[in-house]
Amino acid sequence: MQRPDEKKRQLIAATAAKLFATRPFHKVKLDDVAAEAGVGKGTLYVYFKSKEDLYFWLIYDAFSQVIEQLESQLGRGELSASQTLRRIIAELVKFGFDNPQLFELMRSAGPRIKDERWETKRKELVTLIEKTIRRGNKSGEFDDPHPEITALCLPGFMRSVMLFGSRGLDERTVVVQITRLVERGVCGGEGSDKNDKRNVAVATGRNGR
Amino acid sequence: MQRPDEKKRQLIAATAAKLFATRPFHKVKLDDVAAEAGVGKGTLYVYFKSKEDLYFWLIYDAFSQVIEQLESQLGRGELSASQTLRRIIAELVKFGFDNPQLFELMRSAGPRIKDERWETKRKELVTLIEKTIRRGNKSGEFDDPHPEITALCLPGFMRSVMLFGSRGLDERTVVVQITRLVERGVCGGEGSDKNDKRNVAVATGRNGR
DNA sequence: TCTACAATACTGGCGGGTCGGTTTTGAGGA
DNA sequence: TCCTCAAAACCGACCCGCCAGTATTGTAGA
Repeated sequence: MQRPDEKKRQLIAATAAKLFATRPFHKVKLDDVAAEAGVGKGTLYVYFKSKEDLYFWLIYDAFSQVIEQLESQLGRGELSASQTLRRIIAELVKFGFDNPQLFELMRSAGPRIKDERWETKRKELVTLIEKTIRRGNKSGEFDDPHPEITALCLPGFMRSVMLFGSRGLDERTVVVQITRLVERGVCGGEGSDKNDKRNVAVATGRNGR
Repeated sequence: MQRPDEKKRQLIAATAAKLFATRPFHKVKLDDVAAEAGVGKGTLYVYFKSKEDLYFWLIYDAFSQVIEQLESQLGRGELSASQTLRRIIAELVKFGFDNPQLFELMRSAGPRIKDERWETKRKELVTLIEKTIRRGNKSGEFDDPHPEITALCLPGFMRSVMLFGSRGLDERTVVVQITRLVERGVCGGEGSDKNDKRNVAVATGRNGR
């Protein structure tokens, strides 16, 4: 009896990922995916139940991988919040560099392709970051008044750099810079809040549009 | 068909924006846009040459608006780099809050909807930020080794917050927090580079995947 | 009456999904 | 080791609904 071939599934997935990263969802033809992967169109439906299912699997898989990777890295020993945050950043950047098309891929389809499993995974990641910052706040390493916003921003960094950064950027540089941005934002100290508020008020206080 | 009614054009655009923000490009039917806008389908083609053209115009217009708004705000008087940066952030966040669907809208279609005009506008914005940081570096206000990366990240912040931030977030809070993140990242001072590099190395130096 | 536009009918092709025929695989018997 | 057979993968031509884009008609206002 012929068995489903995991290699083939991966081949199809990889091919689809490449195409979805190149053009928007609605311009990717399953005929093309099949042709490019060197399989029959019908075979696609052996491994995936629909075009959307295929696309979703791609993203979901990537997310699961990062999170799994992160958790295995962090769960190992007991790290300080600061060290943990650095690990997270390094790991995320590494993952991005290892999967350079991932962020293009995520742009292929738009909002609300149903399913919340995707959203769940995303939140998992953000929460992981947020908790780390909160831990740092408690331990005195950090003093971030809005861990939830900062946590939200970190993946945004990644995205920006991976999507729009010049090709010349190397991984180390990116890690250092993002670490710098986040860590300083997160730490307490200079740049008093009073000062912040005054200046921000100046910048904000204008006529509404 | 003769006199192009700008009001109607705006009406169509606004309606389309609403729909594109709700579901992916390929699930938005022009019949729906026409119906919802209360115009005939044919009329759409008076104002836009195709579905893609319509979508494209939406994004392009928004970008042009932000940039124009920014430049008018900044060109006025002579501001320090620091003040300028704060203005930029405040302005961007304001724009985001004024156009809450913008970021969802930008997700509707994916990469490479041809045309580079879009990309040009985006770069214009990033360059504006980058130049401000460089100016601050020169004047001694800032000391950012990678203005190009930081500049890239700022819009990424925006996106993250607008797309995924909880509804409860208010504009002021977001401005303050983003300002905090960026400004601290950008300033020189504590958190010596030596220290950074050592710790980052610790976080990075692991087995490759 | 004439203009402009909403409404709506129409068409063409495009692409997601299917289905029946074909090939591959591996288990079990000798 | 080899043969047999059935289950399931594989294929790709085809089907069919959908929708962008166009042409036609009806109507309200001037």
